[in-house]
Amino acid sequence: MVSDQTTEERIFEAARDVFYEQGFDGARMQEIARKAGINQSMLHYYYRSKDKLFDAVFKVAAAQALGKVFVVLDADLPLLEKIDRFVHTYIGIISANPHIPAFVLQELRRNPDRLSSVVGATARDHLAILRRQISEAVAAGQIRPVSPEHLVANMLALSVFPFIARPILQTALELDASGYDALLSERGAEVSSFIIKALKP
Amino acid sequence: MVSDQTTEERIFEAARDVFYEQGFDGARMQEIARKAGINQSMLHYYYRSKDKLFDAVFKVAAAQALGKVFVVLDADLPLLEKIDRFVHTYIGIISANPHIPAFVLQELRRNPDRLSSVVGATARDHLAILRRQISEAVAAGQIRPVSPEHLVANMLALSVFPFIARPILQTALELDASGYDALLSERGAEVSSFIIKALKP
DNA sequence: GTCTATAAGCAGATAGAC
DNA sequence: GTCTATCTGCTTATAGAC
Repeated sequence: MVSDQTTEERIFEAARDVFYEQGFDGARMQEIARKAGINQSMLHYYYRSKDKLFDAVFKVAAAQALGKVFVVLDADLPLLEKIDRFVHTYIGIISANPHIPAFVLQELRRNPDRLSSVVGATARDHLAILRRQISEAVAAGQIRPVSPEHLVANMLALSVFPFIARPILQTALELDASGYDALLSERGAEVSSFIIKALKP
Repeated sequence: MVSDQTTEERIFEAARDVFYEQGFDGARMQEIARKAGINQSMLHYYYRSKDKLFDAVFKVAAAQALGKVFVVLDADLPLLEKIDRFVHTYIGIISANPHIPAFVLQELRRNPDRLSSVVGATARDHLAILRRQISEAVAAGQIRPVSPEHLVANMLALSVFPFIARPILQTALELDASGYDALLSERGAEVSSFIIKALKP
């Protein structure tokens, strides 16, 4: 039941919606209060300031955007299966929260200091694992030699970009909303096979 | 000589810098005036309002982001050469103006109505040409069958994303600024060969 | 915990002298 | 064309009653 939510939860969800859509600078506390069905002073009662309310929203968004990524990257799987799994998992997460990537990237551009709260200190390990797996797969004749940095960039680009650039891509491709949704639903299979073909020896 | 610029030009360039970095909502007229070395009332003398000043900046940015794209797409070239040319041209344009993609996408998200001033009514023709070229290349055994929509999405994603996601990618890949610049300079060759390999029959 | 009323500060825009 | 001074409205945040 909807009204089982606490006031604090309703505020958080209203804030999330507004911040996702408008960004920090464009968001108005008044609109958040209206969407939560309360008045503005309640926002300050539960969260002390606009900044603190935003921090709460951003923290969750960043965790969703990046949390499960590393689990897949560290899984004990052959390289090509790992790529397939990664792409499908990541696109699945974004599909459930399509506004997150643009939101996180926009706010990181505004304040790059937030990166520390986003990227853990574990990047080095993940990259090292990937590098080793690439070497092994090359030695086994499964793939051609490839730069791990470019491979990571390519995987993320192909997975994330269609969500970030939806307005312009949907128009350029002359699709309506349902047509673009259909394209997005094909994206996991498309990206996975595209990458794996490009990696053939 | 720098001081040969007219006041209007200096205002425009200061506004461009601030809007690129802060977006419309985050930009402050005061900061634009300060960067232009004048006071705030001059902004209103030359451009009537913040909105109109922003429009001038956005218009130029959108033209740079999308203007030369279609020229390449319409060139009379075989498909694979066209893809190679497109990728190199587009990455070259963005490299010269690396803030444009994030800026344009952010502002389009804020106000999708601006799309009309960005995407001409010519998208249909470009897509039709691409579709025909794909059919021919498939028939000639040069490439495997591929969706033109996904191909366009893939080309743009691989070209643009590393510029948009620079803060997070640079950190995740553990590169410093010059290391990331080096990666970006390799991007044209990397993306072109990646796509062409993925399209092999 | 929730409300109304209001304070305090800032941003965009204008008036008017020079 | 360029400046200083100022207005007006909006936005965040707080005070204080209930």
